[in-house]
Amino acid sequence: MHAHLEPSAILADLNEPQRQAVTHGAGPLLVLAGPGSGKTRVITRRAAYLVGTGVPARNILAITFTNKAADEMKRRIEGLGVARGMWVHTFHALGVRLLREFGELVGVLPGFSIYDEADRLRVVKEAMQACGVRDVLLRPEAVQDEISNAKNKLQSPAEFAGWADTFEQRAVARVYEKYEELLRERNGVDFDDLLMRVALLLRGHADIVERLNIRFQHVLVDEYQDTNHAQYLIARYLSERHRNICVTGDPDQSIYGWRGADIKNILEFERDYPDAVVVRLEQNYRSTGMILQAASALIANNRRRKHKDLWTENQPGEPVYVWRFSEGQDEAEQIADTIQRLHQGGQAYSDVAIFYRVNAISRGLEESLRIRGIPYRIARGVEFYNRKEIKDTLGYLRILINPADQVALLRIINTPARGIGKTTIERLLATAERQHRPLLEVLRDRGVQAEMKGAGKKLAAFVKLLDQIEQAARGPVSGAVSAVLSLSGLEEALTKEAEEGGEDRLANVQELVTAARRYEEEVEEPTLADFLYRIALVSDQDQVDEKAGAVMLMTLHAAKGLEFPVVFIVGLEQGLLPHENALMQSLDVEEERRLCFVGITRARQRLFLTHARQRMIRGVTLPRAASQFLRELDQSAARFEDYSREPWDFGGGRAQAEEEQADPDGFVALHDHLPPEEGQRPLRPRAGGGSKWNHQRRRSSEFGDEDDVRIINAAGEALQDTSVYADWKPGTLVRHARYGVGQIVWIRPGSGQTRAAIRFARHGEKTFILEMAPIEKLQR
DNA sequence: TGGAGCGTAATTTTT
DNA sequence: TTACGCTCCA
Repeated sequence: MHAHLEPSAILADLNEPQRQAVTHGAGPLLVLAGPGSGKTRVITRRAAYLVGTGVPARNILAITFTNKAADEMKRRIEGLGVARGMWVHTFHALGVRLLREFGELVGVLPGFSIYDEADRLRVVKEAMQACGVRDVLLRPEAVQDEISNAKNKLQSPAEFAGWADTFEQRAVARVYEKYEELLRERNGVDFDDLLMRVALLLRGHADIVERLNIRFQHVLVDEYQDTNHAQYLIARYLSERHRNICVTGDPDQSIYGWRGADIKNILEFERDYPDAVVVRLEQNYRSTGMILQAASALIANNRRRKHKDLWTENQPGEPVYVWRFSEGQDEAEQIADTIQRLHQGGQAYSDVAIFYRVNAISRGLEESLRIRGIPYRIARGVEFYNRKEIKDTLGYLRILINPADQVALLRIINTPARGIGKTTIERLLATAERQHRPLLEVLRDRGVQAEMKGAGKKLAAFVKLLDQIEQAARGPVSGAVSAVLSLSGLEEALTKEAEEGGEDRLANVQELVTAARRYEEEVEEPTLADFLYRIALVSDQDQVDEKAGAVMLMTLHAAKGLEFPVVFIVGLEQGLLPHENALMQSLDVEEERRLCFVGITRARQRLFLTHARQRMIRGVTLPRAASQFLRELDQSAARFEDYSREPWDFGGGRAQAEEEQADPDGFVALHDHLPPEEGQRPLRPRAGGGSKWNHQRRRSSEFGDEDDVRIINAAGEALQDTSVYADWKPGTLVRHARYGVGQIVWIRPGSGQTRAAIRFARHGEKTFILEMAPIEKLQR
């Protein structure tokens, strides 16, 4: 039936499976796309192809996870000559759109505010307080996680309460109920609501599902491996009738399980849709043979996956470099040196990326890069919108759209300082609570103002200010932002601050005005509400700008979907990657492995995996073992090089040669010889260079690597006898203020810092510094 | 009322 | 290390 289609640009240069996916007609389609296999190309071509076969663009819905991916897809589809009008959204943006249309059916009123992570935590704390749940008992963050998980599963507070069997869970259930009540009062939704409410809407309203099914004849979902239950349901409902659902993804790149993403969704797609056509994209166009080989070998260690045979016609290229260092600083220095050398050899800075598991690692790297004058950028876009001054400004705007938004109101009521203090605010809150009226209404109440004497005058002035802003904000969005800045006094306060030589936070808020202008130009019908929604949905990943002319630093999570000619992954150490929290449950190690796999497969030509034998994190230096993932790589695709100094001969330990031979990880100790770099100077050896650390004697308590542990323990036992922890031994029962009763797994004394690992029934094993942690020994 | 300074506590990834 | 919350002081 597509005979009239010319083999146009749409089908040009596609390989066979790609072609098959693009030209698939009606019915469910699963595209299992390995890294670098041209997945985005397939999706965009498929969308264009569908339009070519007569499907109106506006009847196609494409769903992505990040705004960046959505924008990219739009751009490319338009580049293929397809008219605008296709629905290309993130799940969350789609949620906003549908809730603005149908939200009232699920208790979301027009003008609703989106509560971000920080806002929502405030509300959780408030709910905990209202329920009398003390935050020393249950961390607000943990409660928030539980609520989030419940929402992902569409569990209402009542349903959650039904499940709860422990004391803590019942407490969470109460908080959850209160939390929902507070959000409802304020007409606020959190990120999870954007999905959950839509899923509930679709579940409860067959007529709406029907309407939307007519609207969306084809549904395409990208990164399907990252969908959670709510997203799964949304995709399902939206394609219920026509069953034209095309999902693309890769189980091996599922890295958001901790946030509720369910890898089962993609693994069991064929069970959900028995007639699904499955296409595997296994040819990799991105990486060298060696890199791909290492990645394949690593991921083969996972059980929960769908087998794929990744292959490439690319050159084998250089081996994957695995570098070992004595400590984190060395690692950072050598990486910076290497980047500098690569740059001198003609490699653009923007060709290089450094990935790490946790943000905390970036500091040392930044330092080393800065010293050398190497430009770098950190992918942390949310940061901008999370700045205090930005959130303050947005607070004023949020109130305009949603007068019930109490979080925003409390934020701005005394920012900048206008003499409305804690006591006044507390009285207002009490009144609002007692009379069941919105805070803003109470604030506007002349009677209330009169009661408050001096403070009341200030309240009246504040109310007047809000009215003025409202007047001024009737015009264009950027005008509204400027009006807030000038009228509220924020501008004045920030100017003063800037003049006094502080951080230039004025520039940041001015940037917000620029962002508003840009928004006005981009969108056909700009509105303040829509502008705020967009800002609320900005994420880290959206801010990754590969063309910035700078080395990119980012977490492994943020790296998904990107590619770079040169990639460094740092901190490949047990406890860091895989992360220690994941090591507690063996299933999570698979996700850590996938995370590593994602990082590795971002590299096109050169890949460096590094680890240090000890690393300082949060001011504490700890010994670190090499990551198990380094052992799981295809060893023939890797080259192990040891740059660490004086390999562990302290106190007349083993000879160096012995150490080399005994090295279980197969590292080559580097003394004078260095890794080959085509046409370039070899690396400078750090070892013989009289580095500043060479002569520094480390305290033995900082070590703990295998054999060294014995030495420390011997020293430790002597120390232990006299310490308060003398009778704390493995097996001893203790109580932690938060985690409850646990049992000591191991205990290791040090100078003023006794470390111990304690296993808890419900929280797994955790390591503490006993002197610092709220831990007591159980009597008897 | 507001700010500074202190002590304390804990530490992942973020649409 | 750092961030937050609390108290105390101006």
